[in-house]
Amino acid sequence: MTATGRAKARTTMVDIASVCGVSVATVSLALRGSPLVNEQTRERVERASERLGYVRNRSAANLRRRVSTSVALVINDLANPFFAEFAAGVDEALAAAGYITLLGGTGESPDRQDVVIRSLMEHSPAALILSPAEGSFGSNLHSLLGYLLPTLVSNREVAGGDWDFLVCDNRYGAHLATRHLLALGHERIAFVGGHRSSSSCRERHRGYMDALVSSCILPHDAWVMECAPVRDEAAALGRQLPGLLPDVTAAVCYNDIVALGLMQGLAASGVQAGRDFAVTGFDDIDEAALFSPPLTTVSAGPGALGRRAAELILEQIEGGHHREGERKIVAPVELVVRSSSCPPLHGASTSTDGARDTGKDMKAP
Amino acid sequence: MTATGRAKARTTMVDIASVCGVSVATVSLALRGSPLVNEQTRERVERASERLGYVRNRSAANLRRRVSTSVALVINDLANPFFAEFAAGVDEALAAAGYITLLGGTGESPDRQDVVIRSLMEHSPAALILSPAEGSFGSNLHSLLGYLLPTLVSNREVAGGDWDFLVCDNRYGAHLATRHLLALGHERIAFVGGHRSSSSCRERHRGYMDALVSSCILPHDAWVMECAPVRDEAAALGRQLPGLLPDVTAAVCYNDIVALGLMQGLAASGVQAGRDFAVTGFDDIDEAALFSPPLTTVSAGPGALGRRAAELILEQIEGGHHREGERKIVAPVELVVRSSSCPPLHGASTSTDGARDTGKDMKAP
DNA sequence: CTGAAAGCGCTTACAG
DNA sequence: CTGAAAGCGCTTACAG
Repeated sequence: MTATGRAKARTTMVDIASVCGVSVATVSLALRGSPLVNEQTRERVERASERLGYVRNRSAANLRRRVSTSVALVINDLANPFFAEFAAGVDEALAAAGYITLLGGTGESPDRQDVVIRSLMEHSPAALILSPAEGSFGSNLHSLLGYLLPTLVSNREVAGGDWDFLVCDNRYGAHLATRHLLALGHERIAFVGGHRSSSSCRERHRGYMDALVSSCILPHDAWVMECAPVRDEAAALGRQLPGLLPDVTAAVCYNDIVALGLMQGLAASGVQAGRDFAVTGFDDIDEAALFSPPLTTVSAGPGALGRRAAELILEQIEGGHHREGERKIVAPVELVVRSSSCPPLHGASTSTDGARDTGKDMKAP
Repeated sequence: MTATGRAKARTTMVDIASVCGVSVATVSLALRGSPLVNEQTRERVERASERLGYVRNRSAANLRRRVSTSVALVINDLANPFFAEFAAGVDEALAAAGYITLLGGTGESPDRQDVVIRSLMEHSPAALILSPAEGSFGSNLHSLLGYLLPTLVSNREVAGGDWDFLVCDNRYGAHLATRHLLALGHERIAFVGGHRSSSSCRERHRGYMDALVSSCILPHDAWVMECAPVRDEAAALGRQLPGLLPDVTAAVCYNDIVALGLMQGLAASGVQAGRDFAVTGFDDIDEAALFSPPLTTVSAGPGALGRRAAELILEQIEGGHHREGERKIVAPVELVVRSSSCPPLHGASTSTDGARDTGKDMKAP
């Protein structure tokens, strides 16, 4: 843990001032385009600045002005396409607003998250966007963050946290997916993957229940199969599923990773998703469209979600960060229909409540 | 383009000093654990610091010390899993060395890249790691960067650039992939995807040629099919390939994205990769293992490559950045054999020069 | 229109 | 062992 990046001697305003025979105050004013300074002086200064390859030192400027032009972005798992696209969206929107992104990856470790946040805080970000590591605790984070820093938690809830929280509409999304399967004639539908301890999983499970109940189907307890949202575990469930639940014909999965893993596992048991079995995902990661069969899924769009997160935090920064207590911002989701992963139940009607399958990907609200 | 993140009044050393009845100089010394300061004074200062929730202001400290503890990381496409994993690797290694990552995504646009680099430079990074947007020009970048900033270009060469350059061993990697197919009995092997304008593509193509020639196979010009390294275009080639090159039985692809797209396209033409046709990729993105069939590919490991990039740049920072002219650092690659995408040619021997297929993923040097 | 001075939060010789 | 002072590069009232 050393860090001694020695900065080279850069051109400063003093250099420009001495070259132009003016004061640094004038240089500063000229470079910001202040109307106070004489047109010709400004031009002289600008040319000298250009010629000397001057780069403004924002740290010094921000220190003096007592402002910050950076936002800390802490991401639990950058190798996961969902979070990577989310981060790209955040960065894009921040850059457009003139802010810079201070990145911190935590690799899903709450301990590393503490270290990373502590380190980022020392660089005086104007705000923090946190996609928390699994197992993060609010009390712990509070002691790091204090109440001064505008903070937005995204994607996952933090137990015991009271920060603004951005999530996509998990309940409604799962509802959409389940209704889609119901419309295809399926009635025995499993809910696969995720853990009860995860808030997003609970919400999605509720959406699934909502849809079944409103179709007068009594959900069977055994239809819910928990597992960590990683491929291998989902694949393991896929291998077991045909044996355990032979009459189930479809599955609403916690997310795309689980759905993809499940389909692999099913295949290993001789059940071909998209022909013998219907599967839906959640997130619409790039792999969802690419997989064979392409996966019908639910999404707010990770990139769009990231941009939204940045907008929310920018509002809070510009607005002076009045805490009015925790807010929950729900981003709308849509069903992304790729018929291949969801065959209709044999002999059933294929009407899918309005979502026609054009053979290409299509989105239904 | 506004950025006015107003910093809240944070605790400073002045606050601690006044609480403890000592000078700020003493507080500074105490907090850095200087042996000069009295044990009890140090403890008092530390307790006060803790109690007041003090967070060191690195910008101020770095300004005074004339050092930087950040590194700029400019990435052409964060939504692409390869670059996302690369970025995660960079961030991880930088964090371990006490540096922070200033992230800038360019979305593959040289114009945005200019803006992003300019913005990052103002935050005084100790160095720059650049995975350049396609179409970047050295001359252009030089005018932004000057010669002061330690810079490492990674993944793709910049035309007219003379910075240190990190790449995986493209030529040898393609050689490995091609030899693998040859060993499976294939002789008519296409090279699919990428553009001649890309240095990595040219290198991989050379490795492919090397292998063919050393097996005394005369490569046919028509076997080389160019396309942008995106799924759709590769899929389009896949649809055409069986018609255009009916006797070709295998393809070495520019990268995984191309390979996956190609396999989709082939499937649309009734050719099933892994049964009727053999395909190899390059990069080993996560999707490669997940795809059906799992893809045999070549990789230096995007995460490992990122960590290596960070190490190289850290050396340069700590070492005082003596430019000894451009260096090219070649990261070793290995063949990742997943038999499913590469069936042996009908009736051929299945010996794959030493790489046994255990049914699970395995790596051959 | 321009300059001298103070100050952002910190660190570092230099006295004591 | 501790403090007063100077200074990193910039901006901002305040005089002139």
